[in-house]
Amino acid sequence: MAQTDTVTRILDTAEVLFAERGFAETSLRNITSKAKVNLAAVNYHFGSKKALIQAVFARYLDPFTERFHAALDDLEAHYGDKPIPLEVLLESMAQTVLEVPAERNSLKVFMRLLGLAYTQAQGHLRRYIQEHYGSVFTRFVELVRRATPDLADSERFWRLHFMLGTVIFTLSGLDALRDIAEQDYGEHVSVRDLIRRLRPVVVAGMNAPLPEPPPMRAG
Amino acid sequence: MAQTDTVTRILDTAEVLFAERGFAETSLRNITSKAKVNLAAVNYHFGSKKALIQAVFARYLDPFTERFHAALDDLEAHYGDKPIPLEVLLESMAQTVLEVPAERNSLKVFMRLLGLAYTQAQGHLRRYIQEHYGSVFTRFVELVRRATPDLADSERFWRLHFMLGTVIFTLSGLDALRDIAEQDYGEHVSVRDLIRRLRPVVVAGMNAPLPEPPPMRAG
DNA sequence: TGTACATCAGTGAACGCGCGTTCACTGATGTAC
DNA sequence: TGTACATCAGTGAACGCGCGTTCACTGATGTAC
Repeated sequence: MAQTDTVTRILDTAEVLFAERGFAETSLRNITSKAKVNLAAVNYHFGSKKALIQAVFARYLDPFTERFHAALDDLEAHYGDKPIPLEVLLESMAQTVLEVPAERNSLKVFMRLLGLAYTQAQGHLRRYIQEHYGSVFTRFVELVRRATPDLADSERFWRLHFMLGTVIFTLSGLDALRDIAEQDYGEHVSVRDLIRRLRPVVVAGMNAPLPEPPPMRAG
Repeated sequence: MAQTDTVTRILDTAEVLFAERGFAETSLRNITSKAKVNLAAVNYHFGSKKALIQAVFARYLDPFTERFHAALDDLEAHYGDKPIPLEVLLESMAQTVLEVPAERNSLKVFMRLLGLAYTQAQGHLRRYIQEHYGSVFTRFVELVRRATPDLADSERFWRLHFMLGTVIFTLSGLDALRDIAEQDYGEHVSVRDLIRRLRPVVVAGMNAPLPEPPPMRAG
């Protein structure tokens, strides 16, 4: 069995199991037995379970950041000094998210992984993602800043995270919600359907009226 | 040591540790040593770790559902046959959420737990919550239906979950986000601040324009 | 009032189990001379 | 072309560890007569 084969089998199996059950609930024995490779192969090729988790993310995030940077380059070239409209920025991000895993046929897995990265402890993972992929997020935020000049910096910060919450939460809990929706409304929704439904909600959320100011505090 | 004392110490400690690290990452030994009770006491009083997790949720959700039902009773009495406006319904829910743990001084913990319930596998917990607290959610959804007659049922379903995602995701990941916000904008936000900021975003999201219809499929 | 018994919160030690990791080893392939 | 050696993917078995749970036991309190 060639190296690439074993490494790929481990990654393919690990991402599915991690997405289904989370990191702590997936053992190396689960992974290696399903992938039909030797238990010791994970530590041989990756060094540790933590490093395997990071490698699973890198396989999605490396192409994602590359393409997203390229898409933003295109937009900046096209708009020159004018601010890129918010809708265009969001659309570009959505397209990139849809594009990347399309090759791997597992957008659902990608979204679940992003959700897990946010919600499961795994401090090492948060640090890894911040370190390797923080810059593309910073670039995106700066472009959003220019697209929404009327929002205070802190208000924009929070709204971006509100919307991130909407998207990651929805797409990462997709299976359970989809089951209910299908049962109650007889509608089968695809990820593309959901992104279509998310778009106006996210735009409206970002452009919502400003909150009323906080009540004065005595003293 | 009286029974109530031991049981309470276990619950108090467990909810904090679960909220900090998740369920799988918190062992009974972590809980009992920090609570200064005997390891076997958890199984003696609760029967199993799963039952302990459910008991932790029940201690929040029982008073929450009771108060929320009462609040909805009041609104229905006040509005009679007229639909209750969406803003009023959301405000009522927010107030109830703020009220319940106020007694326990741990809104943050409550939110983290809700987030974990959604995102960590724990099928038994999802079933337990659905079974014990599904009816108050159903009642709320029906009232939202009457407040938003222009939304198709399935569109409303999805938007409610989008907004649920926003709220739970934000409030359950609060600590990390708050650190960043404080560092970058020198602003310390309280949970009440965040709810104030969330309100217009959630309302705008629910009232967003309808999505463009899905593209026609060939064939 | 005194005694025998039942109840029950709490304890200390051990159980078997699955975990991530390690290690000595194999065997195929490539490289130097 | 042939031989000796290095490299490296992969293996099988074991390591120590922390886990949830169990069990025989203690000791305080309540109850029946």
